[in-house]
Amino acid sequence: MQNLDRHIAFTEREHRLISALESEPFAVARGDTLWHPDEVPRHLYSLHRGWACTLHRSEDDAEQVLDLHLPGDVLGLLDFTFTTHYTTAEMLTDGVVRAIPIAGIHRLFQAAPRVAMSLQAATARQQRNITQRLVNVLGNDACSRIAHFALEIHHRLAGTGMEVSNRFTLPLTQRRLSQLLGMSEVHVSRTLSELAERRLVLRQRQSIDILDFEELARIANFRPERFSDTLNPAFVGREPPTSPDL
Amino acid sequence: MQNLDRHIAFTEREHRLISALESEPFAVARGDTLWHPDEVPRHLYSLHRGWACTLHRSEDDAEQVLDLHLPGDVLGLLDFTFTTHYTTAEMLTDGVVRAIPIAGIHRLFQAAPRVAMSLQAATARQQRNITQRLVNVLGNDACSRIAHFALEIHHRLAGTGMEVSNRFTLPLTQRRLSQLLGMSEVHVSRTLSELAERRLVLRQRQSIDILDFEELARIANFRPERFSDTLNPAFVGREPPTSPDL
DNA sequence: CGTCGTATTGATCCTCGTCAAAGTTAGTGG
DNA sequence: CCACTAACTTTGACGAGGATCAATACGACG
Repeated sequence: MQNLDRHIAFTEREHRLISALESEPFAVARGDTLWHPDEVPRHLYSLHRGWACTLHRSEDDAEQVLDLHLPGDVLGLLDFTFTTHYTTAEMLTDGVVRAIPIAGIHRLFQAAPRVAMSLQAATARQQRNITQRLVNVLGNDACSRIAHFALEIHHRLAGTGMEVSNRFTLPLTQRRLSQLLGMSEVHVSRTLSELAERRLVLRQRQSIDILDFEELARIANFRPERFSDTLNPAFVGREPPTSPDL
Repeated sequence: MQNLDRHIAFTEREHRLISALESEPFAVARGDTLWHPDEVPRHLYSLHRGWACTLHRSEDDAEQVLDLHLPGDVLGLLDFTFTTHYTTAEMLTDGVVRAIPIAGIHRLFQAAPRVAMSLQAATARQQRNITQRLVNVLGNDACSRIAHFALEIHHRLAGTGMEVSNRFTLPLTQRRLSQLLGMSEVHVSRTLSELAERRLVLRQRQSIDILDFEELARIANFRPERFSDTLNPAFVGREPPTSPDL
């Protein structure tokens, strides 16, 4: 479960407990689903390579995209305590994942409290992404929504320590974008054109290019400082113990 | 922290560990805030009486309501692992709360794994409320949004084991409703009138009356079975131990 | 009884959804 | 390697849902 130790440095023992639980990495293809609605959650999935998204399908076949998942993310955190999945998880690209059986999680809670705290923290971080999107959708018009989204993804990518270029690949169709931001497919296209004309962001193919951070942040009401990802020291107990306890 | 043991029955010892942490109950007034954005989270709050909401204030003074909190809810679960609060928490009515210092939480994780699991479960449940709202806002028009919301709140109320009447009090102004559902204040009023005319829901003062469940559920795409609140048995490890381990 | 927060109603405008068609890219198989 | 198809994107025209502005009405409360 990479990325889990982003905030809390695990000991050797804690690492071993986790990897004992994980399956071997296996390949998944674009369009594959990791789970379906109403299924009983059996695994978390650690996303090693590729992008995924979680989405909601209503009975009239409308789909709403709830969150995007980048390499390094753990999928299923929001659902695994329930008897049934609420969402569908679908791969946006080919990728590689590992499965973590949920039946093993409660042992982690017992044997490795700091891993449990990491889970709690990771869950809250995914939660904040979704809350962010809710704020975006509740308060912004089409233009600002896309602006906000572009900055948000850029910020998340930067957080993984990958790259910080203004240009990055974004494996999303405009349909998916529209389902993510609550607007029609057509209007996404129009708005993207407008943003390109205003020299704010440029999108082509599967990539996106942020041209004017300042202006985008202004119209989107985006304050990156509000996205500070760091752990509450009070939660981890002042000084997080970094010395191994094995 | 009432409501935490809704899914996992605590032992005597676990109960004692929790109440050792909690402050005495104290009164709060309508309009009081429990925390502000950018503050360092220091407490969770267990809501004994009254309603609250968490909301986001953008710099242009626009507000988006993120979630409602009913008596029994624990507030702050979504923020407490971060260094800064993202939201504001505001009392919608007078009420009574208890504070739980976050500095004590990591001891709970160490000493009482099953309490930690409860926290994880409770966090996920609040998460699902918000995800629900996101789906609602992304996919529905004004009418369906309000329909969905009415059913959602009814469902949550019923879940607390309080009442199951079709009529219940809802301490929300139309302004707050509009901020919750992403529509203008004026349009909330209009839509409520329309719903009343169609004999679907009736709202007056601080109360709401659901007239036609079937039809509401239809236009709102609301499936209560999707809201099953029960714990994943795999997560708690098959048979949740109910015998005390003190 | 006046004042302030809240709710209703009407008129107008505009953002955005819908429908439809054409243009583009990617993927497939011969 | 090219033709064929399906998926995706762009563009236009039109209309509807909902925002905005403004005025009025309705409480609640001091």
